[in-house]
Amino acid sequence: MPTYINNAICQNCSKKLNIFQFLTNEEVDYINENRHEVKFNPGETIFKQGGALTHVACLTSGYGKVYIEGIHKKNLVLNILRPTEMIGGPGMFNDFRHHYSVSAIDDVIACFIKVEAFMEVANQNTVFANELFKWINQKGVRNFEKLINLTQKQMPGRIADAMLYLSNVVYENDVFTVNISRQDIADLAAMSKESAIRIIKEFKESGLITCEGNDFKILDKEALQKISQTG
Amino acid sequence: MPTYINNAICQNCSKKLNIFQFLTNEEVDYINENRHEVKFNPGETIFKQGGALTHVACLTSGYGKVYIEGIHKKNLVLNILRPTEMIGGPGMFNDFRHHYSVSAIDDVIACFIKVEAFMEVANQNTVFANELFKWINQKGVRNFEKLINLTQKQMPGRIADAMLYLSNVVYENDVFTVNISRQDIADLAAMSKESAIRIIKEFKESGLITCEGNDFKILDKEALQKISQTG
DNA sequence: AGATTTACTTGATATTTATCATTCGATGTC
DNA sequence: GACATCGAATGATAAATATCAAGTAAATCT
Repeated sequence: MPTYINNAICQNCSKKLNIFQFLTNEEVDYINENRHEVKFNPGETIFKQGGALTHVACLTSGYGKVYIEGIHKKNLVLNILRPTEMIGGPGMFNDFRHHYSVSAIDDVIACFIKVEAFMEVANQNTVFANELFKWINQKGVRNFEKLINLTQKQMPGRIADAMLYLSNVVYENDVFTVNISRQDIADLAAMSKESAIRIIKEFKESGLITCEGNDFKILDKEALQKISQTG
Repeated sequence: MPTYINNAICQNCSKKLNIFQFLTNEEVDYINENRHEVKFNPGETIFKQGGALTHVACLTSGYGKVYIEGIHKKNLVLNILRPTEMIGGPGMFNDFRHHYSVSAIDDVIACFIKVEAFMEVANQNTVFANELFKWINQKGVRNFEKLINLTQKQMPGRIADAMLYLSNVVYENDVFTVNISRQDIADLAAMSKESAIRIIKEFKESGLITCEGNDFKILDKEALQKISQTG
């Protein structure tokens, strides 16, 4: 089975990824020349924390999991990726190593761009550079929020955040079927798997959500938002 | 008493702040024209979370406290600033608002640079832009570490981190007198003031540190590092 | 179909951490 | 000197959370 394919062109892709819309045609061509696609099976590692950052990647198909490998084999899930999202990381322009791991949740096709080409374009196109600054800083704001959410909220608030994140951002629907495990949800909310299951059960019993296996339904989003804000 | 002074020139300052060493003389002059200094009294607010990000600042004298104002009036201290450190924040190139507050710990002189001028220089000087990318991403890596340290370590590990941070980074000495309160140390380690005091007491009784009021001394750095790593 | 693995769930328990109330000690004020 | 104030420290208690152990259900393999 071939894992190396190349059936897409950047001109199509650039319409989806908003950061690339600021490139000239020549620059898009240049990116296209320094790019390749790879297919991943579920569970396979796309980026490995500590490894060399040689490429930036975009998910063109499937879901990915971005997580920090922490202490005592515990992971912290930073976010769940969907098409068409870019994966960069704070190693770029810096130590050129990955500071988180990314793995495929289901069948994934990812498009890899050589980091040298990416940076070259950023250096010659000011508008693109500014959008890149913006993108990086938006991630920074998210991480500040994550820092507060995970250190100052207790478990119900953190699970409410996870439910709202999955519903609003990842699956974009009040009814969704997760393709991640309970452990992943726990790692997203920085708690033990058992605690996550228990809080989900509480939410179910309070009529905030329904949950049968991997099928979730948000019944009372306002209440969840209130729990999220209260902590 | 005048709070507005202007007795320094960027040419001197730029030698200290490594990110500015990549500017041309003309660019340093341009920054100098778009810059002013302000004196702050202890406790005064330098940047206010939520406020407009109109300037980037550099501490030229005194200590500052960078903190996120979180939930239920709880703060999370991100770091303690010393001269000569720059304060930017993820609002730049983004929504141009401050995402943390900064206050003066003791008498502070801060140098403010108009953010438009700062960005203009970043847009015309690629080397400077790349250093700025690097600086922002280094902050990003720190925040990842903070995320792991605060969510996966328990209190002794977090206090060990705080002690090592104060000793190695802030006061750069194994013997140091803090100018921050116990509440600040607690906010640095994301726990209650009482818990922070208790762990410090334990460290004292175990012979890892001495602590009389605000005077600290690191006695066994290796043991602290071990506690920090173990969590 | 039976066996085996794996993820999920639940209950009991122990540990970690926060909260509340109080005291202590230093500092400053009248 | 008496008195208020503020940060620090301590003890008692309650709440939050993790761990451990066991059981269930679903999926996979032979």
